[in-house]
Amino acid sequence: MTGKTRPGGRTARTKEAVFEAVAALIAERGYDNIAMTDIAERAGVAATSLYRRWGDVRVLVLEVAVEELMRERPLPDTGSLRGDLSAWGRSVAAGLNSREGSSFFRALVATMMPAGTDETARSAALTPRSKQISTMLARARERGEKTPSTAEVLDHLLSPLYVRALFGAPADEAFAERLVERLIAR
Amino acid sequence: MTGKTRPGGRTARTKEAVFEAVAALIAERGYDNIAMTDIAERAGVAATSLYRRWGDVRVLVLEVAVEELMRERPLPDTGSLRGDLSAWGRSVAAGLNSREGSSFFRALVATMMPAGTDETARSAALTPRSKQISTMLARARERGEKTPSTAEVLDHLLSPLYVRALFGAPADEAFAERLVERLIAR
DNA sequence: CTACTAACGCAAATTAATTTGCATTAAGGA
DNA sequence: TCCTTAATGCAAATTAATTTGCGTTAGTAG
Repeated sequence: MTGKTRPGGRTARTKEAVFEAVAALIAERGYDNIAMTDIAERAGVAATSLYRRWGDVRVLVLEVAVEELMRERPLPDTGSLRGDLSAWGRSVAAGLNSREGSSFFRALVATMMPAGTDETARSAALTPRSKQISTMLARARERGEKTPSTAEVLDHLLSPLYVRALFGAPADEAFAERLVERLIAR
Repeated sequence: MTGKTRPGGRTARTKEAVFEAVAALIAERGYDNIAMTDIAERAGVAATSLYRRWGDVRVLVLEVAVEELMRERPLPDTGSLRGDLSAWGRSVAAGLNSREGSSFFRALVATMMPAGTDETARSAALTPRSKQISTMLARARERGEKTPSTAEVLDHLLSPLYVRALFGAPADEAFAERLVERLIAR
């Protein structure tokens, strides 16, 4: 009755072409001005395949945004918490300030369910960042450094970067540095 | 050639009906699952009128979200900065944690242009909040109190509330209180 | 190498959004 | 009170997205 999936060859190639097409279209025109037919054309696949596999353009766009934003990147390991958080904060700021990164981020934010509905997906969206922070803090404690909590780093380093990036206030790497100084100095 | 607009009677009634319809639909199903035809039906107007007046559902939704979020509300005036910021923070938190407020906020975020494009509209979106904060801080200085800067309140009170509300982390009124304590104590 | 069938493609059909043409209503100035 | 016309409505036409039916390709197990 129930067959096996076939993740080899063509399925993987189709997904790669589709994800590249979505990423390119998001960068060009923002995330909310894209139709399945646009993606199909750019990717060179049949729109039917997209509808059958993802069902809805928002599902597809969200999947691509999550993958782009949460892609594993090597964590900084500079020998001090200040150095680690500074490097990390600068890379987050740089990512958010690109047109593509900004659009992915807003796609993520926009596509999530509103408050009062399923919290699981919404909470999960920050999990990768929380884990990165926890890893850096654990290393610092191993070096004997006094650390803020993961929540404090989320609230007072990541959140200001995110909100400034969303609303157009300057959120450059110097700003990330100042946030780290303020956080470490407590 | 160019006639005058006629903002009286019917035009105003239509706008009110439309805005109520949009607000209700956003609260029910999130902002990105609404069509002009849905709004027209709920408001009891012709879809033609919506297309002629607003052109595009995202323009309309954004206009409603901005009006709802930025509606003038009386600022707290409790006699101390701690009291003012606590009351203000709590009301921001409460607003963001309602299904409607959350959806309006995400409509605002989602509809803005990405980084690298026109910054004016994006920067303007935080202006009302900045003004509220500046007013409270000015009152505090008049009382002889030492105050943080407007930017510090934006970054370390509003931003954590916004990001937690977006991503489903607990951002209740107690959390707002703790942020204020941390801000004031520096 | 063969058989089964998941994944994909094509074309047509269906659904829905959007636009257009023309008519009606009502705001506002003379 | 009358006239002009902005704003709105209705119905049809157009455009575009989405779904359906059926065929083809290719992944995978035996």
